[in-house]
Amino acid sequence: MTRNIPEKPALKGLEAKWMERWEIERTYRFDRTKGRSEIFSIDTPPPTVSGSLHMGSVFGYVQTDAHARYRRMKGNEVFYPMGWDDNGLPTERRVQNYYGVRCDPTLPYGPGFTPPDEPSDPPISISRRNFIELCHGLTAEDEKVFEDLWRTLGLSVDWSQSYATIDPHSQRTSQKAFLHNLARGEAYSQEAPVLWDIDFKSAIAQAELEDRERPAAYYRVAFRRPDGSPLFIETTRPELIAACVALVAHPEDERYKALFGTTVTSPLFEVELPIMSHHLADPDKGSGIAMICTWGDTTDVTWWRELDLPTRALIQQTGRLHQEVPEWIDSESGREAYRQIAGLYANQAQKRMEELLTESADLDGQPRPITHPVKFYENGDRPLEIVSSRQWYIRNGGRDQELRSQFLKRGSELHWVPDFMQVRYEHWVNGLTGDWLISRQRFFGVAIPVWYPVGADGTVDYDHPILPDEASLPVDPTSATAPGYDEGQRGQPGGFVGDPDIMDTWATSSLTPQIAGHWDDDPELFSRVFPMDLRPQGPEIIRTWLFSTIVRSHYEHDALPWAHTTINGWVLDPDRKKMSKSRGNVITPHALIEEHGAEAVRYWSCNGRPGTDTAVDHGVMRIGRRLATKILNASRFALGFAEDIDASAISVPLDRSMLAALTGVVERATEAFDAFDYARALEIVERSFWTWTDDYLELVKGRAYEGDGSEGASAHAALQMALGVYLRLFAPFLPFVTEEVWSWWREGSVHRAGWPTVEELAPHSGDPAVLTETAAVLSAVRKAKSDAKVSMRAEVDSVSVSAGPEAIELVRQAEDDLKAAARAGEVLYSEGEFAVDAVLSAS
RNA sequence: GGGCGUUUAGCUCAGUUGGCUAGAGCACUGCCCUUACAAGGCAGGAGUCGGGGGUUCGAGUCCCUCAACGCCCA
Repeated sequence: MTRNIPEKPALKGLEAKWMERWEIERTYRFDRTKGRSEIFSIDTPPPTVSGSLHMGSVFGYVQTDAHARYRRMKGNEVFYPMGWDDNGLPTERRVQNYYGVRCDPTLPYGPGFTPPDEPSDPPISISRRNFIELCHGLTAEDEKVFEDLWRTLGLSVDWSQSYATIDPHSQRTSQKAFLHNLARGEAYSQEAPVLWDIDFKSAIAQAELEDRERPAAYYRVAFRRPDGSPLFIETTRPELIAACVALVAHPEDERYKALFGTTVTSPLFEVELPIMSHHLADPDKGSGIAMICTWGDTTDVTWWRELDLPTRALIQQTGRLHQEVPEWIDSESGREAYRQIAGLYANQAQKRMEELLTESADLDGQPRPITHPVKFYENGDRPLEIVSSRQWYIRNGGRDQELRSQFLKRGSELHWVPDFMQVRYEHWVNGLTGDWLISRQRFFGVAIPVWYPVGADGTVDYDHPILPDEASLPVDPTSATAPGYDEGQRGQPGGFVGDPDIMDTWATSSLTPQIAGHWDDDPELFSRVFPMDLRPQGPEIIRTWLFSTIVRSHYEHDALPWAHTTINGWVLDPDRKKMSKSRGNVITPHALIEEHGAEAVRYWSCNGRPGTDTAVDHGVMRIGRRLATKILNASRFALGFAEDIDASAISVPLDRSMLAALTGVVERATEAFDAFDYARALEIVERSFWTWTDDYLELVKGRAYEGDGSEGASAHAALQMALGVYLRLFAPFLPFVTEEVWSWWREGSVHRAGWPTVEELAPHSGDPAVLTETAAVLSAVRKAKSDAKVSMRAEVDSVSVSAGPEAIELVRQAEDDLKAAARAGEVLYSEGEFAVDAVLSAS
């Protein structure tokens, strides 16, 4: 091939040029005719498109891309699709804020609705269907922005394989898997206490919780024993006294042992309550005896369940106390007391209760302020309440020790990089306290695909759901008619109702291997890519995405979803602080790419060790850019002499020595990549490359320019062979610049060229020490010139080398090149400790 | 309160099973327009490896302990 080397090679424009060419030439298109053993499949994280683009994603995705590129060059057909996680609450919130709208499912569809240009305030109420249309529209725009970023970064994704978790295929996959779970008894619905966000009006799963320290106060309240004597409890939630079902103390607590089995009556409401014992009651907390309500916190739920107590739910899904006086309050004075707090929000009821208890003299002293952890939805603003509600669950081992140990075993079968991340998985699985709650009372998501029969008396029979035919998926039971019924029977006695809920986003994204691999509609493809080889992801979603994906795969395929998982580190700001909007220290990928170029951002990403938190570092990015420039310039030199020369021309010991060193580099870089350590591979290659340009290129320069016959040909052939290897070694990290240089003198894409091997270099390799010894002498001569403050081009009369006999023999083999590079008239040798003395010519 | 990780040069980080005088880049200092590269090159100075204790012929590396920082969970 004729070489086409630019006079002044530059980085400018390379990224845009190759981004486009790769798409046109389908460089990264997946070839599905390849067999399973040839395929390397990657279950790529589908980013949440309703969130903003952040450096954490860039960091992790580039690291994965480097590995994908390595595998592709190694000869694997890489299955590398990209998905978008767009269903669920984050999108709803974004649509609400972006347009100033809110969904009111009772409104009829407005066909001509267009959202306002500016967010409306107050929000406009729109129908569910209009709301969902807006969600689809906005996510489509967001996905475009994400795709542009990934392309700019040079991710070698096959864009023809993309999916979105809200698209019909994902919905079908999600509903089908759910129906399978249901048929096997792995999914079930149950009326139970759930953590409930009163603002979002939805149940919240354990994985979405976080604790926040909040101020509160202990109220010391008197309950009355049958003889009228007071028994004091301390509570932070006096508004729940009306929901009290028992008092509880530790079984070994001498103060209360005698009272177990007796009763008390509650203040104001005069409800008779048993005193019980349970080991979770903390003798050191408050007065050592606590009231159990349904339900003030998760411990209440445990006590309620384990002590088999009645349900006296007080707080409704709106966050307000029941309007009607509960039937368990018998006395007229008790009923009157309840009317004082009926219909109030919990915090209002608390204030009123303080007044009422003070009036009745049941409050002992002043409330004692404390701060304590309170459970919040991670995206919520008000504390969660616990309400009774019917929800769907998937069994995850949280209530079943045998199942839990199966999931722990799955975790240990998975190969973790870095390995210590496995501990986080184990802690999460061991800490589960209940099954996985998958239903959400929201709108933009995958519908729970069931209907329920309505009895002649109008009651809904939740225990016998009506299921759709799989061929009809995806279905929305709120608009589709239940099989065997007419739409007119919806909500009628003897008819049916559709389940109004949707699934949590993780209930769908836990199926990304099945979605991307087309489990549902392309079993042949699925058999070639599943179980996948690699799951790369961030550390914060081990408990959600990683775990739930293992759960679904375990149930559906009795297998791990992937063989390996790589967990990337966290990205910190330049001061090693976590980036967050509230701190105002967020650095966007676009700004960095604009400033340093995509290749430099890739270089920085690949410098972050697997699983290691890494600070945004402009200095490292500048080095990446400099490296890319260096590759262009060194390539121009290495290719500047002749057309392709056969490798058999490589005969000079220095050339063979350089190739021997390169053999070791190939070996070690390959080992590092096989261990998923892209950072180590980059370090090895980069170190070697700088030595190559600093030492070998300087030593060989004279012979390359002047050398005639076989010696010159050896230099030219060695240079191009080494360059061909370096370009391929750098290709996973710096895909643009390596592709550019490759195009100067080679056909096809460097990214489809074979990964360099020891075998291709070995026949042309000699003794690596020739180069290292000669380079050491050259370096000493440079130092002499530097000390003498003369140009590196200054002439040297003679160079005296003192060294061991073996080293002298090695340097002699490269003496002509050394003389040329050092501009030395002669080289003199003597045996002894290593020392170099250069006698500079008098100028 | 528990778990995991980190702590090595002024800064950002390597240092793989314990083994030559602890490395790199940035920054700093000095020199050099050299036909690949001056947005470059060459050379140089700089570290009690977080503190303390222990194992060992030998510890940045293994063990114990303390501390600081980060993350996850309670």
